[in-house]
Amino acid sequence: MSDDFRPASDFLAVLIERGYLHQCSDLAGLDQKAKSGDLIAYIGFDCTAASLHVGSLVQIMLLRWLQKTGGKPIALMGGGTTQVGDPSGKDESRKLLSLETIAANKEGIKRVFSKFLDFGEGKHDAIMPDNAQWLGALNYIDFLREVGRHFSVNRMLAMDSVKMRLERDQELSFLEFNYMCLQAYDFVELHKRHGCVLQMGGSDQWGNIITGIDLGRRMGASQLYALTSPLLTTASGAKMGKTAQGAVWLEESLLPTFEYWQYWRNCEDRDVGRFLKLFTELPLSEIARLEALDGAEINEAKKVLATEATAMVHGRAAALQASETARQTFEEGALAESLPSVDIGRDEIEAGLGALAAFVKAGLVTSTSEARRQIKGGGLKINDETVADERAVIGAGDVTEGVVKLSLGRKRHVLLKLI
RNA sequence: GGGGGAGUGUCCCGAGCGGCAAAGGGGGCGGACUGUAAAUCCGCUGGCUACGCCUUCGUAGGUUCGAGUCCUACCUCCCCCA
Repeated sequence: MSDDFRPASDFLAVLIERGYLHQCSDLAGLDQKAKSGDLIAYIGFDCTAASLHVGSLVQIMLLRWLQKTGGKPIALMGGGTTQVGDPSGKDESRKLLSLETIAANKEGIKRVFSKFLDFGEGKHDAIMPDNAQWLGALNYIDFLREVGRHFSVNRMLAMDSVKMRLERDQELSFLEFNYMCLQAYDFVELHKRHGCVLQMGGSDQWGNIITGIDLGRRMGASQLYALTSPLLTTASGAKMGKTAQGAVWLEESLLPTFEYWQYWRNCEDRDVGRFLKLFTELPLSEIARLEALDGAEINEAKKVLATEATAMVHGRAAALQASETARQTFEEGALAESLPSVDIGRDEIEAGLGALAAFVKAGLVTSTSEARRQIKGGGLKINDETVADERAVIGAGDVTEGVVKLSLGRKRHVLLKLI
């Protein structure tokens, strides 16, 4: 990647400045295209889950920036490819998803996208086609005649992703091998249907995207482009978007706003600057100021990161409330009303609810055994009092203003709300 | 088709003379220290109606007082020969 490349287009300028760019097939060519104002680009998303999580956020932001800088984003749903199963799932038995599930997942994903992109019929409006539209109608013989003959197995075998698998004697199924072809075909199809000339994706998608460009050339499409974003990990090497509790979902019903805010608030010092650039839209000058903060001061930057990132997904009002909840909880040690909560019957408390059961009910631990262990380790608190005895019982006397506060460690709190 | 090897705690990697809830890592969680950070140190890391009971070592049987460990068949993966 030439570091001295000076983009003329806003799109590439933003991508480069903010750290979204890993590789591009033709920076100068793409720059021109972007500058002309009618850049149409796509990223593919499979429909294997009911929503999207932070792991996809960089891709989502790429499309968002594309739209903000005058391009037209296409979020391609892999409704067709999802029907076949996840190819790279080396462990998980690839469960075949029913069409209803896929359709439901698509809806969930669309809900997420609607927060980041403007959809519609206009020139710069985002669209969300589904590759089931064309893959489903595909006939094997026709596909081989018209598309298959353009693929060079020699070339595909030489691709890093494939070569690695072969060298390591790892299974590479025919299906998986074909995924590349389908993905390449998607690209060409999107070019035909919508004039799409750029496919973006994570750096692991590079080979697949290039294969699409290649296919496009052989099938007479105009010049297509590839652009990838770096594969993100935290400063200590963990994958983005996964925590022990599960994925960091971009949907309130799957992950409460407060916890989403907390996810960003708890990032490592070394990640703050990078994340501010990637996951907020603050001006770079402001980010530069924030990331220059030293020592404990950096916490201010983390709060800004958390609030800005949360505002984009859940709205500013909810983000500010999460921020306020965190302030009350951590800085004042007060009982914040808006912590995540679990309803519980009044009679249950009045009869005396065992602490073990209560923590399981709150979802802070997964079993009573774990609750016992946590109590031994001093990790559980009721109303900020460490639970010393596993036989402790929560009674009416523990209720303040209709709630009992349960905590696991210093950071995870859940309110039992009496109903 | 013939010969050889492997599948272990449902996060991963990996030890395991017939007495095993099963060594050791990594990861994760909790505690201490901090700044809701990192690093470091300590503890925990099958379940339950819990001084006891139940379920775990690819699957199904068998031998044995007792099986992850021995035998048989099957499944899956790898290597060598054809």
